[in-house]
Amino acid sequence: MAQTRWLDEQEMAAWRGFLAAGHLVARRLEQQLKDEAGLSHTQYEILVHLSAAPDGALRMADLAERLITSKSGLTYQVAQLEKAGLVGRRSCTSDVRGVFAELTEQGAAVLREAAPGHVAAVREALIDVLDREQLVVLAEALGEVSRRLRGPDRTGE
Amino acid sequence: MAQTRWLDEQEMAAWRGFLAAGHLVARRLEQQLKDEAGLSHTQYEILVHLSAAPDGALRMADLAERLITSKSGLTYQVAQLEKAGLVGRRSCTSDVRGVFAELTEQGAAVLREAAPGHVAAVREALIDVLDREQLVVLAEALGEVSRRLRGPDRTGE
DNA sequence: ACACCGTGGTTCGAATGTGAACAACCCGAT
DNA sequence: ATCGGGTTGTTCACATTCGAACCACGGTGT
Repeated sequence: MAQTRWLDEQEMAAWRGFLAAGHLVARRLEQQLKDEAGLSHTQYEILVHLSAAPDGALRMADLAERLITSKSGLTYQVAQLEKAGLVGRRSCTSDVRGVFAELTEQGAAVLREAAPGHVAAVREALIDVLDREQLVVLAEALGEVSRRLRGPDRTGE
Repeated sequence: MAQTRWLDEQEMAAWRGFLAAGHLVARRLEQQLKDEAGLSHTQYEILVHLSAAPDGALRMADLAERLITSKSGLTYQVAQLEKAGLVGRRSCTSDVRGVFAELTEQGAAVLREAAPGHVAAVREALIDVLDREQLVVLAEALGEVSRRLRGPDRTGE
């Protein structure tokens, strides 16, 4: 085992900033959505992804991957949204096991209602704080980070 | 209410990257720490902050703010760490209400043990994925984001 | 047709995180 | 001295999250 390469000052600043910003932004948005739309951020994200899907429906597994959450976690949240009437379940015709979650009329309406306030909060907390160059670098950098962490671990290949 | 300014493509990429990277990195580190050190990331962070404090001790409220967590959440985690013998509680002499959490010998040892693996994971997941320029921009950008979100809400003033 | 392995979802138990309500306490103004 | 406001930690009830166990099914090879 090689000697540990500790983080230098800039690296530490980046790491601390990443952690802090993550928590703070998450907290702010959670609060904003709960207050203004009665949704958790996770629930809002589910509605967004369904809304963006071709026919407003996605397979559970597919949706779970996009949300970056566990299957069981998704089952729970979809159940909540179903109780609230914002999402429906439809079984898949080609695969009996498969389940589609689909946006209901009401779900779409709630999303339309909630979106402006959410976008405004995202701008205020993150986007509008950055200038264009920072924005682009951030997108590129974190995009690459995500890409590497997604899917199977190709760490050592 | 002005018309909603939706996110353009770059802004959306930055936002999505931020969200995805946040989840993915958090998940990876959580797993790495649990596997190699038997600690949650929160617990690890508590040890780190205590270790960094002048005398290895911090007031609960102070610690909670640094961790960006709720007071109640901290009470819980410190209790867990106390059960494990990694942290001790000491009441404050100047303020009866005050409680200091302090790193124990064992806590310091566990931290020393866990740190190298954790730093390596942080490098692999985030730091070493970025080049120096990205790193610096990220640190600056997210530092500013954090700074604005910390402290009191001056949203409407 | 049948045995097998991988996949898709759900269920279950355990661990956390949060805000509200509390009780005790510090401090400054009256 | 004491009254009111803000602090400090904790307790509590509740909402989530996650991984492991599980069940049912799809596809493939024989």
